Amino acid sequence: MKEGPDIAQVATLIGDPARANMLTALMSGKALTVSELAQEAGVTIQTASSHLSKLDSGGLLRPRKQGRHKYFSLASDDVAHVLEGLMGLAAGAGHLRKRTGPKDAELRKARVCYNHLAGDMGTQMFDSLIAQGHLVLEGPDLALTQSGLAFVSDFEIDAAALQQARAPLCRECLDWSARRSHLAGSLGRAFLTRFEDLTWAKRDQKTRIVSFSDSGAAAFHRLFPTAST
Amino acid sequence: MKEGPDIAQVATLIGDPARANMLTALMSGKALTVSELAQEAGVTIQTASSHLSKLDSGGLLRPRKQGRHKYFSLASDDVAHVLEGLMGLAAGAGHLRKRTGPKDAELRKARVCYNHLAGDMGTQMFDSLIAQGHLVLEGPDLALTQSGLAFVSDFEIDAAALQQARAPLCRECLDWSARRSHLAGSLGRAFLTRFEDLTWAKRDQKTRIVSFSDSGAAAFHRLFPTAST
DNA sequence: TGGATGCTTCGACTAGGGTCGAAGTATGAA
DNA sequence: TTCATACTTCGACCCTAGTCGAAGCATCCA
Repeated sequence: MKEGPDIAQVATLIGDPARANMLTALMSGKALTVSELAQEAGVTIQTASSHLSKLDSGGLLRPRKQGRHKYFSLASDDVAHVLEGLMGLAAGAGHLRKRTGPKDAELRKARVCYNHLAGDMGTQMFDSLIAQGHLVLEGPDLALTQSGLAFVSDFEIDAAALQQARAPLCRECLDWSARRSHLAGSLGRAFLTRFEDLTWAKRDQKTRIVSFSDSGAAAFHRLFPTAST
Repeated sequence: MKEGPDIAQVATLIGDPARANMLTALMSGKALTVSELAQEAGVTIQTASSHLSKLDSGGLLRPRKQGRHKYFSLASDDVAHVLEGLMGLAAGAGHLRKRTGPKDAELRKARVCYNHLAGDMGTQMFDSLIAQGHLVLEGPDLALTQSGLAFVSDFEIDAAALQQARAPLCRECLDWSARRSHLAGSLGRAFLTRFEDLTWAKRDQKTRIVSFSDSGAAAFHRLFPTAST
């Protein structure tokens, strides 16, 4: 009767408000401790501990012990991907947000999606890389072209080193706000880190908003021009 | 505190076993009645009715009344996309299926994913279309090239008519089994329909398995060759 | 009009799971 | 060793939400 894997179990895990808050908090890409996640979710530490062990055994999280602290992060990009998808459904359908605060616009413009850049600026970067021929869809995956490799190393990102790692270099990730792809994977991560190093942008840990400075935004648009710009 | 849309509500909807079964059943792409979905989920009609109204108001379903029947189908490709993603998480992580029957292999080979072809053969078709230059990643979306247009009309699919419709023509969809993209969107749908018309393949409504005949599979591989084949 | 079918609504029952207090374990610092 | 911090486990409470029987609409057929 049942075919395919059991959706319900995973969905139930995400379905609890406290757990959903924790997962959303982890979308920032930062690893957080039990206490921090408890506060994020608005529950006591005991409750949080129980939730986290469930999420962990459900395979959604990756725990790491460091001294007497226990850090949790999302298990993989796939998890982040599904969470973004759920956000898209929640945003689009039904109860489409009661509170449309000023934060919302900023979130749509640029935010962190599990360590890489999402939002309008994320999709712009992605589009521009494709348009410039630095990135191509090669079979199932995204691949960096020769020119892309040069482009990236010009930007002082060591793509060769990234390629050594087992994690995929390039990956697509679908925005819930823009409904378009942006760049994920280790390269996507490297770009965001580089933006921060160059002080083009900095991220707010609490809200996932990435705010670009004026000069940073200008440099960004120079680097990733679009047809319309 | 909370940023972005509310994941938990949507996830809770999917999280109930009965509802998850219904949604999984609808992944076949067929519209089903309340009674059929009740049977699929293993609950009474009253219970099913209650579940379906929740799924509906959650924006996951699209209801249509026809006489005294009420048909439900998934609201959009996005919903199917998220469901596939959840299947991927459920398959990969934690309790990775107790029952690995013979059906499983067939499901991985070729199955219906909300009206289009998924599984190994789905990704093969996608890869081949890309490799032959019929399909390209154009900015955020997939686009059919000139040669692709010719290819498609050779196959007696009226792409022009499909393009008139508001639904996107080409779209990517990520397999939970192969973890690779396959073709969704109205074109993906048209392909599968055409395979059925040509009696290359037929789909089992209960299990989502798509079974190709020997000659059908041969024709398929002729039409969508791969580098390895 | 009467009866059958398909679905919805109402009400009551029940179980599963989220919640926190209190006690227990592990790690680090003095 | 002793105390403090970070987390886990246990136990009990409570409440939401899934479940079905019974009754109520709506639609179709004869």
